[in-house]
Amino acid sequence: MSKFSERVLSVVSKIPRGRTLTYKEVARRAGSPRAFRAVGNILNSYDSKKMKVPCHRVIRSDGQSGGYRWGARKKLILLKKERAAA
DNA sequence: AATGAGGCCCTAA
DNA sequence: ATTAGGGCCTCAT
Repeated sequence: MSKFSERVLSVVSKIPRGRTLTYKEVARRAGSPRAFRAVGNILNSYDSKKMKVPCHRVIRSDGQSGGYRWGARKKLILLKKERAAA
């Protein structure tokens, strides 16, 4: 658990419902604007294993939902639902 | 505008 | 300690 990972998890946890941030944004807030790659990796491992973080609210800068540990489809559904509920 | 190839940052083995 | 992988991003064609 590096400082960066903590930061990333913290930032992602602070993402309000119905709001989505890009990996780039998260990485930037985490302190490493070029670590967007690591962000995905961290969310993939840590979130699914121990920490409960709305990693599905993190999407690509292209507007695509990107991938998802539990299935990219699920991510899209979650995002749509949250967006509607927001 | 869309597609292809390259590179940086992190974690896990 | 090094190698490989990844939910990516950006530049070039």
